[in-house]
Amino acid sequence: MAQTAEDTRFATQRDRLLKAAARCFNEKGYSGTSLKDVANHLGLTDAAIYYYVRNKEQLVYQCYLRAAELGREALDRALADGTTGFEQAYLYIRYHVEIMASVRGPVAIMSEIPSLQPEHRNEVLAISRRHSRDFEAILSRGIDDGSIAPCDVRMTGNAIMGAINWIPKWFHGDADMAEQISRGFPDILTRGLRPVPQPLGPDHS
Amino acid sequence: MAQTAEDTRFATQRDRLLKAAARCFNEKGYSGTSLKDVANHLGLTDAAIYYYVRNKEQLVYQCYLRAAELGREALDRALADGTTGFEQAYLYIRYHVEIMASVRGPVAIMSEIPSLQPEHRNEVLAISRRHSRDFEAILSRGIDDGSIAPCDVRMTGNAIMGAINWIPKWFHGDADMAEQISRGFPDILTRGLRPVPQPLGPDHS
DNA sequence: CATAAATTTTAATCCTGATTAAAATAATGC
DNA sequence: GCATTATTTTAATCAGGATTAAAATTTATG
Repeated sequence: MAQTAEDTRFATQRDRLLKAAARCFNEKGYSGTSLKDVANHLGLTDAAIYYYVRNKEQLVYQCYLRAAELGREALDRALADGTTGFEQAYLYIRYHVEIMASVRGPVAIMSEIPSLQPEHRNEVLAISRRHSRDFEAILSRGIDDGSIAPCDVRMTGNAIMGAINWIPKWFHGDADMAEQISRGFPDILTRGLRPVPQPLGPDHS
Repeated sequence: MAQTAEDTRFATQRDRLLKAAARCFNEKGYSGTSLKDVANHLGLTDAAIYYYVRNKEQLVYQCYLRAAELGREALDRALADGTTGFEQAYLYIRYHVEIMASVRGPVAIMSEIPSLQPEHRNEVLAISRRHSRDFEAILSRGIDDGSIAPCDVRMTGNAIMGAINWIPKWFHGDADMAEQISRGFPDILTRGLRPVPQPLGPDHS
């Protein structure tokens, strides 16, 4: 109970901190960003950061947890909202892209994993792997239910995730552009999944 | 003339150096890798590196130039070998993936751009942009000649390049696996480009 | 072999940036 | 307004890592 109270009390600043850190890490990489960099974004001094986190590593770590949380949410929503495997894959991509392209989204520094200390790294890797497997499961389901063409789910999953994870590298636009991307991207990444030579005519499913 | 002689004389060690540096940068990022790291891979001392390059920044810079060179080659080969836009896109992806997945390939640290000093950064960005545009041109050509379905070439290009550029993040396997990827990936990334309901079967061109 | 050039190492230097402790300031409950 | 807690700053420490200069070693070449 004190937990919740504390969390809400910290929430705003800590949130800003994580978001600022995430942006910096995305732009300059872990070792490339100094705590002073991050602090400047908040109008603070580097030392102030230590009030919120134990050290720099905790900063990325927390970013990852936050990102994982959002990724998980996207996945769950997709599973809930879609019926066929294809739909679920589509929705997952859409939700995920929305997060990645969103200017206010917290993070997507799926690089930087080597910067984590062993325990955290393993944890994050585990989460990430589970996440990948879940997505691959969606693909498999789609293959089974006929909504997705047979393919190497592992490799296909990597391709799609790569395209998504790369977004922050080239997208620095505004909300409008983000909107555009989250509408266009899922179609692009998904068009190749369709079960092949389907006559275009009336689709009796 | 002395130029050529010198180049060949330096070639081997310098090559090893760049390759080692590239691998490190890929794994740990620019600021994350120390010159000692790189030197260790060569059985050298950190100071020895300065015999080959002026400073650390030159190291990434050279890696980029090398990568750009290879990318350009892939593009040129694809343009030469393919006839339709689709074929050219397919081949480009294939050649590029081969480079990325190749254990001996020098590099793909398309991240790390912020680490470059302004002039070099602009140069590399210019090259990169030109490269993107060339690839998009291939897509456009494919749309024109009917071998590729109409699409937002900019966004599609980004998606494909992202998937490719992300490869080093998840692939750490051996040559066999690399072979497998460079065979499988182009199909995956390319399937979505086909002008709609096209039988997939053996492509008799 | 002897000399010059090429290559690498040793041993500083020097700076950046993380981290810490103590002090200062702001906010809050009473 | 006072005491306590939350938040931030100042100032200092400290280590790692880039860079350099000089020395040592290896290699080529006459």
